[in-house]
Amino acid sequence: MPLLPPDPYQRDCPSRKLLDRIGDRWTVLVIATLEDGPRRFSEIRRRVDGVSQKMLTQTLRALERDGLVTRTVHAEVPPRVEYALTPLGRSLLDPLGALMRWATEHLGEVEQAQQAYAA
Amino acid sequence: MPLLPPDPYQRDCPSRKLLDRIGDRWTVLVIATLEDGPRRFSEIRRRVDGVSQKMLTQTLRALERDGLVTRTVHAEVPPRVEYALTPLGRSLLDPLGALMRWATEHLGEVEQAQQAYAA
DNA sequence: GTCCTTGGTCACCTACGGTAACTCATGAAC
DNA sequence: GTTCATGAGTTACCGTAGGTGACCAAGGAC
Repeated sequence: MPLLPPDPYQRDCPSRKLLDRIGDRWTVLVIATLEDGPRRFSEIRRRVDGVSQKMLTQTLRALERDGLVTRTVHAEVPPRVEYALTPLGRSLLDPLGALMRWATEHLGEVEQAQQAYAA
Repeated sequence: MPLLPPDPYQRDCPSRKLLDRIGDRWTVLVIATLEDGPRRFSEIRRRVDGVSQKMLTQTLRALERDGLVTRTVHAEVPPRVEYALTPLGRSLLDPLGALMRWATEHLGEVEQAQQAYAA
């Protein structure tokens, strides 16, 4: 039981760091990609257009470290590595899905606002 | 009517950019701060611990440009500037709130996973 | 022997974000 | 009448996060 409740507004609160990480540009898309089941490294890379190997590796390592994703190496050549969501990772799908849905649904309004602002 | 549906997985899709922006570290906290009504610049700055003037200005400008926030300057000295959510901005509160709630609720599990990973 | 594959690391370099100083206009203090 | 304080910024500088491209290992195909 923490003395203080987690408060994302505070700079050094762990919940702030966690929020930063799940709000991360690549994290959102990677987790969404794993929604329908395990995926290989290169599958994720192809799906998430524009992510570099470096950042994908880094993102997946961080997700693994945080217990959101499992990493399974199959001892073959060429190597095959599969990533899958843990139950904890799955629990993020709803909030992240809502965010992605908001983005696609309100895209038009935002673009209108941008044009209005430019004038 | 767009020829293709917005697809955040594609690098150059506007929905991707929008998703990047609303997933932004400061954007999330700033919008949440405005939940209960208009706030002055320095109020937001105090509430969102750790944000620099530069980034707060930048974030608020972007939110204004995207039609999520209104900016009202009162012609006084010293100046008073108030920021408030637009209806479009309000519609983001639910998804973002869900995200922040997830972060605070699952913080413990993530920390456990991190300790397990370290070993 | 050469080449292709997959997942990943390493060196380099640009661009984003933080820090701190300065601005602008006014009213109050002395 | 000269200093100071105030709120909302802007600007110069600087370190680091993130992108780019080369390279690596191990085996199979040719």
